[in-house]
Amino acid sequence: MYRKADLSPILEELDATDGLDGLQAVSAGLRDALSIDHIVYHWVDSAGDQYGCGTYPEDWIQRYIDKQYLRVDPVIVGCFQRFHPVDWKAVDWSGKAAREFLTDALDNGVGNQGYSIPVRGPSGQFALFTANHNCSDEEWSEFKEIYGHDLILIAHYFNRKALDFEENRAPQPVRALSPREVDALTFLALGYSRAQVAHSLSISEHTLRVYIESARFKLGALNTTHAIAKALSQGLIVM
Amino acid sequence: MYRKADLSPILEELDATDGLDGLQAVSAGLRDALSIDHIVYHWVDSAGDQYGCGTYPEDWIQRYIDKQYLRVDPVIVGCFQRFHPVDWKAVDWSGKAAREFLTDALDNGVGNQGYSIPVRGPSGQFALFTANHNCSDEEWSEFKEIYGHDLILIAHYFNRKALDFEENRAPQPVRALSPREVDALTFLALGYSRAQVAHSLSISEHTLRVYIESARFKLGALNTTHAIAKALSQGLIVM
DNA sequence: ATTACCCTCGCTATTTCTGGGGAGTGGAAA
DNA sequence: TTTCCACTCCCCAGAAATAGCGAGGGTAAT
Repeated sequence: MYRKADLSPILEELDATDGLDGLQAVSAGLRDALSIDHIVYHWVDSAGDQYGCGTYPEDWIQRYIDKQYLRVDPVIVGCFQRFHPVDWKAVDWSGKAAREFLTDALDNGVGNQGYSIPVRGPSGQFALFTANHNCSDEEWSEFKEIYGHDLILIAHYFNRKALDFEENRAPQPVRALSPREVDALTFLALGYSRAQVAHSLSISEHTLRVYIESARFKLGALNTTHAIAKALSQGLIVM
Repeated sequence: MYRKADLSPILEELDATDGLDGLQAVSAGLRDALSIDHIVYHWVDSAGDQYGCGTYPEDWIQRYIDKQYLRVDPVIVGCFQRFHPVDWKAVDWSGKAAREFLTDALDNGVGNQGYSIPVRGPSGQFALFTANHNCSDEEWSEFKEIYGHDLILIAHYFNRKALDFEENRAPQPVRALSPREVDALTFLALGYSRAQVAHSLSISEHTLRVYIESARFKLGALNTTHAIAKALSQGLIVM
């Protein structure tokens, strides 16, 4: 039924492109090459800002943002817990909000079938590359069978380009945490009290406090919990 | 100079395999197919436990663990901040510990050239798929040119298999957080004080405390900071 | 209809954290 | 050589979080 399209020109275009506008153009080309309804790349950074590119109707994108669907969308929620590609049929659509979201999406030009490839970035970014189409389950299986590998590769390219863009957009002025600061925050993240951390690091609690404060300052955090949350979501510490 | 090998049997084998032992076997097959020295898959979970598979000598693996090279290895450190493939030449080898590590690695059968593809998992896992070889820069560039795409795809398969293994190994008994608990932890992670969070959620501070406590309990956390760190690194809340 | 979980509110005492000071050493970079 | 930064130690007062108790209404599933 399907015949596999040659995607190498798309890959080359993707290689040569730059910025979100370029990715937008590639999305459209890819959609046409694959003969499906939509290709969407959606990106959420650690600050909760989202942007992306793709072929969804403007109306729907605006609606998605306005209604804060990010917090509802079961594809986002589901993918956030995984790291392999997810078919939309496989995510949890139970729950009132999710079903309402689905209805709204279908009413706004989104196809009923979807295949999303998630990626997590080093600073808490989260991106989703999605192929979307309106068709039967059988057709969709066939599509995935044929293009599954290519989609993974293309998603990878999108991520790379988007990250380059992100790095240019917001060059991180974060000064790295010192080793002791990392130690301190790490132990705190593990649930130790200041007294326990100080003991574990064999330093006085006062000294420990200096580290915590300086880490808080460097991270621009309002309090210790905030500092740890920031450090964690930016990959500066690991639990 | 190189001629591209047909990797489809490897992909099929990879598809059919199961568990770490299977991946180990595939690694060896892949190494042979690619005519390079080593293929290694290395996995670190949120608890800091590491395991993996590949063709590195046993001695070196043991040494890596014993000497806690995980915290020193510039490839790990570098990849942790990125999300696209990284050539070993591109990571930061300045610093005494890093140089000593390199010397030790080369002495233990590790090739001088490497290409590593990082992936972050939903629960703070971090995995690295690495191709390693001993050759000149020119040869290595050629290798990457030819097999770069395939490596990305294969890395993806490894990740998928490893995650399946991980999920079987440690089935998550976590009960989901309730919406209010998510709200509470999210605001706390953003640095708000309890009073501010209570006000933002339009509930009394006492009620808020109940949420925090029950979230703490569900997450098996020692204190609020711990709960937030766990929730964040398990992807239960987003900043 | 019972069970279970979610949401909401209350009190008190104790422990812990935060913010404001100041001071000295050593190492690495400019 | 100077300058910056990481690392270490100290005091105190006020603010915030924690532990322990208890209570009632709503909704959804069994």
